[in-house]
Amino acid sequence: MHIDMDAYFASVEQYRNHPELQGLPVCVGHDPKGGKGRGVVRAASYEARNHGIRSGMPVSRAYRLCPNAVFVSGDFQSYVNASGEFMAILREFADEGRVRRASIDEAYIETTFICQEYRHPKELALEIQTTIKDSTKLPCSVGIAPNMSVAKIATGMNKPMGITFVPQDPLEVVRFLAPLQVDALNGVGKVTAERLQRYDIKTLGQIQQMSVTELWPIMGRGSRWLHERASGIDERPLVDNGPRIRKSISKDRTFLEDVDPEAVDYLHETIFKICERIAEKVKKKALEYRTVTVKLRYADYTTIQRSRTLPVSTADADMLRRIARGIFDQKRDPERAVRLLGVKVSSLSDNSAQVCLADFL
DNA sequence: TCTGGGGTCCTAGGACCC
DNA sequence: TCTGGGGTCCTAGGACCC
Repeated sequence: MHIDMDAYFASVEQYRNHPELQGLPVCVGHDPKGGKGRGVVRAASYEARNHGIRSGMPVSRAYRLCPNAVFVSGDFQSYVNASGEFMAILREFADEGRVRRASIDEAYIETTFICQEYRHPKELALEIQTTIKDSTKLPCSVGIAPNMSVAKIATGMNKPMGITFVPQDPLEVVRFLAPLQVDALNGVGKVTAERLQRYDIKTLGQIQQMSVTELWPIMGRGSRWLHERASGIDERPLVDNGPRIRKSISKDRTFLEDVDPEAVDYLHETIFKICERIAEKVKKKALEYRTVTVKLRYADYTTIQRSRTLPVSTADADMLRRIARGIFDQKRDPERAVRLLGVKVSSLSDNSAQVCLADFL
């Protein structure tokens, strides 16, 4: 089963943080600033979706579609907390140790054994859905299928508070997938969909009809993968993915208006502020970084990233500032206005062992 | 319509080493 | 003088996801 929370951030706001927002069009995301804001909508309640608002849409457009919508910036920690609550519920229903968290608001669970206690898998799905709703107040949808890839697609077919069942029979699976657009597959995005479109391939059914060899000139090494997934084949075992190991920490800032390249002091100041936030987080998580990356987006939206790797790991905040500024000064185009500045640290390592040792000594 | 912010994973080339 | 094969690390870019 694949479980996906419905309109997640918006639902947490409506059903947990601000019950007075129930029934209203709610957008979680950046401040639209009267239509001038530059961010996007991170989640839209179903009432907001009725106005045509979608997540990922620029807030300026969302504002035009529905100026009366309630725009909230959101409270990420409360989403993390709610996530922990429903993941714990999933753990109770899944086969022993078979919960795979896919993101803050979705997970896969293996239910092959537990399902034997029910007349139909849909009964179990309904019980999970009801338990989550009663206990966390949040709506979710469930997809049931023979593997993760198909289950995820199934979940999206029937939202919100839906349950979609795809039978085990491979012929049924193929029939279920055949009419769907190629980008229904997790892993096929805009670029791949357009590439396939150039060969007049639009549906998964068309891919099912081809051989891997025929697909090769279009997709190269990705041909086998695409052919299998389009045919409903996904042999990945559903295993618990354990605690999340963070590989990088980054922060970006898009300016309300593009910044003149002459305003170097202001740009430096922004980098410093971003570095400070990152250094705080690094320290809080007892991590050390070795690679620093600076991201620059110019007014025409072209984006570059330049990085530098240190010989040894450190958590030093001043070092981070100096390196980030150094990369910026060296690599930026001093002629072009800046739309976004970002800093990322990676090659992270845990320094808790050292902390423990220091405590011990 | 005008494009965020947080990530992960993959590829490919070059430097360098044995 | 012309030149191997394998491996690792670093950098940059890009696709993709929520």
